[in-house]
Amino acid sequence: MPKVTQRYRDERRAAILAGALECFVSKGFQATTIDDIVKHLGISKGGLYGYFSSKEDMYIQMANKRMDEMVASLGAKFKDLPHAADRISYLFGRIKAQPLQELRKWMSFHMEFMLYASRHPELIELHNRYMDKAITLIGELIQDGIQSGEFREELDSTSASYLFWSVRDGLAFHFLLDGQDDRYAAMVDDMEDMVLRYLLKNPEALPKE
Amino acid sequence: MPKVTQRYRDERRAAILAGALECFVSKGFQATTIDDIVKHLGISKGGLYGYFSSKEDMYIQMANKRMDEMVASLGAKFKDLPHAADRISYLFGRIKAQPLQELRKWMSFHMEFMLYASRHPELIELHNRYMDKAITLIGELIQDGIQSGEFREELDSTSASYLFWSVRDGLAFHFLLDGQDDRYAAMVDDMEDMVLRYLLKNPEALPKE
Amino acid sequence: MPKVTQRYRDERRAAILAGALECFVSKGFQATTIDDIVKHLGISKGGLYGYFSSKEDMYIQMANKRMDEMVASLGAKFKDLPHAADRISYLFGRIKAQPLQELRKWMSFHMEFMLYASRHPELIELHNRYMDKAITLIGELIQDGIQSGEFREELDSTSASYLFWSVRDGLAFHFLLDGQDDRYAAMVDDMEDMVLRYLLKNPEALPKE
Amino acid sequence: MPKVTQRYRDERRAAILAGALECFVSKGFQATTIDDIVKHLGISKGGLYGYFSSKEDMYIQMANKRMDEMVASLGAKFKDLPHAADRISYLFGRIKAQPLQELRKWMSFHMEFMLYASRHPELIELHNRYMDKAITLIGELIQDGIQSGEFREELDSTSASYLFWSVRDGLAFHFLLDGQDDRYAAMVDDMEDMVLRYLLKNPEALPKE
DNA sequence: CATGAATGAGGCTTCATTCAT
DNA sequence: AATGAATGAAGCCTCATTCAT
Repeated sequence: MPKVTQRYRDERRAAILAGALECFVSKGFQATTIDDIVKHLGISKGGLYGYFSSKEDMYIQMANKRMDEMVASLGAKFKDLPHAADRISYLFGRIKAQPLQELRKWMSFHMEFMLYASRHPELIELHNRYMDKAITLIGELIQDGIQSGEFREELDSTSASYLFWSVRDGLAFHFLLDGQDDRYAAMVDDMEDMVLRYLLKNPEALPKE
Repeated sequence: MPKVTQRYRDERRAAILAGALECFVSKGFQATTIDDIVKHLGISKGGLYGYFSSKEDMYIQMANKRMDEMVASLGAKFKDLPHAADRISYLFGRIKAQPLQELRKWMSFHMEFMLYASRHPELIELHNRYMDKAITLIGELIQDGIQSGEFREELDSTSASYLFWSVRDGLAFHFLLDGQDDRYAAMVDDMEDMVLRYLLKNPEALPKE
Repeated sequence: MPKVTQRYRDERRAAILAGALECFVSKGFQATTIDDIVKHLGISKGGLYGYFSSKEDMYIQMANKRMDEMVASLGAKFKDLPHAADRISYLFGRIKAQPLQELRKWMSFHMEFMLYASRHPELIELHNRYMDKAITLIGELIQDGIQSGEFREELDSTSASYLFWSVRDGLAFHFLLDGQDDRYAAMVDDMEDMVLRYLLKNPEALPKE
Repeated sequence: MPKVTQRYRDERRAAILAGALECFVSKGFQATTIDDIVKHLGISKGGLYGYFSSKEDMYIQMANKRMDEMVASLGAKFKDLPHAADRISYLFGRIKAQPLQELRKWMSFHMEFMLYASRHPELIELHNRYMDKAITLIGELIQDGIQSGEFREELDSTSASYLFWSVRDGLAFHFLLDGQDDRYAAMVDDMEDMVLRYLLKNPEALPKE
């Protein structure tokens, strides 16, 4: 017997999700307790359970949302950048611009979710569905680059896209723990250099740094 | 059965570690309980604590051991491979040869350790100590390659080494959840290609696949 | 049954404290387990921890309460007794009136608390704060007695107050184990005699018993 | 089939007891673990259990021994002091001379044993047997003082002896936790003053401090 | 709907004691 | 006799979830 509008419920659910996300991101999923979340939001436990059936449920809805947003945001940006190489550079610029503290928090959220998903088969599919979107996004970018003659013809766009994400995640992964924050920007540059050497038809044209 | 030899203790400790690893690897560190471990090993809880001071201690000793072994094994192998490029190829061959199921287990262990460490500052140092060894190992390899004229002179060996590990972990990371196991070998080949293009002075010499 | 009044919580806390006290008093603090307490009260472990953060916390709140009550009760009574010597006599009367079985329980609780506190520095301050109240209470009584000419002028009121409490506790201490209950009343009388001889300006006026 | 002499066993037992006493005194009975004791002594757990049937057994034998020694030591000293008042002063001097840190340790050992005994009826008798010795020792002292005319004739020597011990223990008891170590000597003096005023026939002769 | 007190299974760790060597 | 590894019953505390108000 719902006595509130659907819209009210949706907004409330989104607000709870946002607050919980902050908790998960800063303390980790397992380490965050329901008490942490309700305290952070200033709501009651019962209230929370009115919107989510379990802690895990919150987690899944949250991961869903976050992945949607990431893909949407990149897709939108690419419309403004006609050249494939510029898009790649934009991606690395975006990576470089992210404060390391933020990156670490998101990285750990990301990792913990993958870990969690790896033990919950029903989540693997969910994850892969989103991964596909990300692969496709970059895959199309590379395909464009090949067609425009910027990138090497031998490239398999899907593989290369996969490689791109791996490289990006691998770097973030290492900086999760590494304290050498001052090297981060240079590492991203080197990584961009490596990726472009792999993609470009004429890597000799790259600046020698 | 006291007054045992040091060797007995060492073996026992290793056996416990091995059993615990199986548990950690199949359920995850946080999800594995002490009860799980002792039941799996058929020993008593008190017995376990005679060898390890805490669950975390087991984790640390395990990570220590694994990293030691990895560095030692690679170091030994490199003695038989004079050329830097061959060593790189050997590394990728090794990566490719690893059964994905195994890789996933190790990866999840590795990830969970990093995640866990990222919330426990005292562990970061431990991790970095081992990471340094790994970075140095590959860094020297690259340095050798530069001196022998195989690799580009502009390379910073440390950065490049860092990049290598990031790339490797990034790939493993993605295959943690991805079900496209049949693409794994090809992906490793592409990754090798990318890395060699970045390192080699004359990447044109690379086979076009 | 949430959203209860503050009064409900206060009463519940008091009830738990009372039940726990019964356990502590009959088995001792360290020997009493949380299970003992919750079984005795018929509540759940989690419920208990909703009111107290630890077993030690229960102990502290209990000691706080008891000391508060004692000081308040004495303070109130003293208003009715203008003469310092009468107040001293009232104190001893109160001591004498206490059933030995009760005294023993309280004494063991008191002793175990001090023992426990002596190994936990953060508790010493708590204890001293309350001890100060007790010392001040009797110290003022003695000061009054000096000013009214009842007590000797050379007395240091604080020292004398300290002495009073020591003497009282020392006696209780001995009767903790001693089985000679029939001598208790006479011992308290002797003790009163001793204390008054020490305090009074004209102890010759004391009845020879 | 004992293969060692009885004397060897006795000495070893005494040595273990001495080491265990140090542990009990510095950490308390309950807080001291068998591991603490064997580590402190450099012996094995099995070795310890060859001499004592349990931790409690050690405790009892130890308390026995300590009480014997205390009574014996006072008895011996009194032979050198003919005057009753001097003996009392000697007692207080001894109390005053004891470093507070030492006193605290012994006091907590003493208290913990009493507490422990109060829950173990078979130990109460043991304790009382020793208490009797202590009461008798001081009781005779007071009796001597009465007969020599130093002390008041109305005194009941047993009660007064009891009072003496109560007073001494009460003071030690309070200093167990109190941090005002600088007041200790003065407090002992005041206590001596109080006790002598109670005992002496002519307390006016006491120095006014 | 919202509240938050209550539940209780389950986690980690300790430690007196035993017993094979 | 001496050793110390092994045992396992407790102990304290946490926390996702429920449900009466």
